[in-house]
Amino acid sequence: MKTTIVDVAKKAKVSIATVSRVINGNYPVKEATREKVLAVIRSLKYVPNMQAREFNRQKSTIVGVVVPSIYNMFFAEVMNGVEEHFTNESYSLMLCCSKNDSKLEMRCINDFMARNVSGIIVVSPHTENLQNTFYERIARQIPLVFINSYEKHPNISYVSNDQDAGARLAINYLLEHKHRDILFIRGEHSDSYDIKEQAYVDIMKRRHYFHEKHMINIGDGNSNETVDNTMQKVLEILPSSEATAVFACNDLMAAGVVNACKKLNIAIPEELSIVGYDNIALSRFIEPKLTTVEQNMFLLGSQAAQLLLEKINSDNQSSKRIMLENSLVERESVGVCSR
Amino acid sequence: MKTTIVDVAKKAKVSIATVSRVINGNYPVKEATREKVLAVIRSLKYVPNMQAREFNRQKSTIVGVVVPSIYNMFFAEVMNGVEEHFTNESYSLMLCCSKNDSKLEMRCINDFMARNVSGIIVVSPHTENLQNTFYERIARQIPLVFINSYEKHPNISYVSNDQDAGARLAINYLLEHKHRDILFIRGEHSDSYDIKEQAYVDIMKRRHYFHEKHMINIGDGNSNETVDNTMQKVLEILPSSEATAVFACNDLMAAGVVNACKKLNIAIPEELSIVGYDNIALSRFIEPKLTTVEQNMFLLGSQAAQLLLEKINSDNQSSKRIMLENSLVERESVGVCSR
DNA sequence: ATAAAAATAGTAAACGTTTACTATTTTAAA
DNA sequence: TTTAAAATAGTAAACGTTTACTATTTTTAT
Repeated sequence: MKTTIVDVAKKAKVSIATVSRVINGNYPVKEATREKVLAVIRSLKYVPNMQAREFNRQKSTIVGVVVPSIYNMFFAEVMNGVEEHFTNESYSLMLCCSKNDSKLEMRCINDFMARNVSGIIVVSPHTENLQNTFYERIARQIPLVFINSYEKHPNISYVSNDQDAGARLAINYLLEHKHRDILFIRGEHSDSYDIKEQAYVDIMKRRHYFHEKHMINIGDGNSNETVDNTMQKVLEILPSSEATAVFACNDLMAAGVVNACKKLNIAIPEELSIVGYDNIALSRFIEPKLTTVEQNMFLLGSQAAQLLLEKINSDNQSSKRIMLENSLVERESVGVCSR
Repeated sequence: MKTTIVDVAKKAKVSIATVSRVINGNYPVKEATREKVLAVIRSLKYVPNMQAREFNRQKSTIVGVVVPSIYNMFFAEVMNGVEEHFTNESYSLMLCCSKNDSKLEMRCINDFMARNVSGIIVVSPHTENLQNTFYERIARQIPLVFINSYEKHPNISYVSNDQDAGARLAINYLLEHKHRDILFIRGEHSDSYDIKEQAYVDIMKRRHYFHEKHMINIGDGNSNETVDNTMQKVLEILPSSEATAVFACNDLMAAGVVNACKKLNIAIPEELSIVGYDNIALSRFIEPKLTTVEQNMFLLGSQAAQLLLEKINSDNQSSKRIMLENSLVERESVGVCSR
């Protein structure tokens, strides 16, 4: 059997309380005793049982993170930011992938709750779970912060990039390049898509450039198929479309559009301009290099981690919001409209 | 306070043992009682406390996964495979990123141990930790499986792609294209690099093509800098090198070489041929499209998960090895040597 | 109707810690 | 010295489950 605190206490001829105090250092112990205990701990290679410890303390040093997909590099970069912070603070990360499925997302969260995690970060929560009080109930019980979802629930903290501004940046850029017929490509079940769509519709309607048929939804599905799904969809639509530009809600979709163009022998940007969103590493490798809206993914993650940490360490559970600026990175996929 | 099994027992006027039995269904309970208890559970919104439960059972339904980096899509794809399996089996995944740091890797593992995880998967374990008995000690205590590390410890299970064969595939392919001066590019602290290097050295020496100066090590460092680090290094070396081809140990490094070539105005594959390793999604987007050794990353992950699951569910702790075949995917980055 | 067997339910210990409370030892003050 | 105060150590309860063991009830066989 594994050595426990009892074994240590016995061998050191002290009470288990004393051993516990030596380990935790939260109560004075005479130096001589301390050293004796420490020696026994070393000799027995004793390691405190985290499970027992956290069970007793009625909390855990685990932080739960839910992402819709592990496949889109966007989430990896965000995780990178989250990770850094918590490893330093000696929390462990529990990662759960919702695959864009609201039920699975709830399951993850409930699982985290049952485990008494100290806090939860949800990246791009599923719209269905945002529409009811599910997350409000969670937020009342435990520190919770959203990444890239905002305004749905006033009392839930978030850090988000300003997706409305970002979308406008992209669309206006296309407009400045004289494009009028701009395809809008989105997926399912994410706030991010809704916000961008709203911005798109708003701008286009205001200028009377809006056409229902320009709105393309590639549906959901595992995001490791995003590129191909988008390509398929675009392959159907593009030949009969008078669009001269595309705004894709993320770079993976933009990549799909690029691939479709290559199949159809459509020149980018001469015949079709494309702007993406996220600026994942991939976008620099796409040929032509993708013009895209950059969001600082690492910062998104690390700010969220910091926010959560603050919440965990204080009892003031008022909600905080952090909105990150984003910028357009101009590369090669946009040209002036030739029509 | 949260409702506990005691609250349920009280309200249902039964003992906590009965409630426990209803929850676990591992002992007969009269239907009427069962329903009464279930009703109370629902009315109280009782959720069993996982911490208490797993603490009592002296195990957890957590599986720990260590990866060197979350940034290289290779690991994301592997995780995808791992993930699928465990979510179905209702295990939770604890993810830890070692950043190629042996100390950090040990810390992760020890943390997992203290948490009584049911098993551990280590993707590309750090060579330093492989050189001593650290992992053997772990494997004796808990189900452990390596991904992409093999032969170091005969009694540790692994699933790996055949990196020796893979490397030979790549190098021989280059040789068939008449290349003699082949740069070998690797990073630090991974078995995978060592194995590939060995294959490279073996083949090249046998043919008397071997030159020490063709061996390039880009050092370690966070792998989100792999591309740029490689580019820097290659930028220094390439101008004064007579190499006509490059074998890079992974696609990220290959991407770095491609970027360097673009800066130096070296045509691929006319002036320099490149073959990578992994076949991550990125490699299809690199221009020219990268010729690379494909390993089935998803399978790597899911097989490892399956192996671990078997180990967890049986007491036979004998080690199993699974070696996955890989193949060369020919794209556009290799041409016949013109010199 | 009774005894034995089977089915169901309850009691209490155990899992490995932390910590409030109490007891003892040491130090300081008188 | 003696006594009070401070420092240190010990005792035992608590955290929320599971489960071996025991007790009770129900069923079956006679």
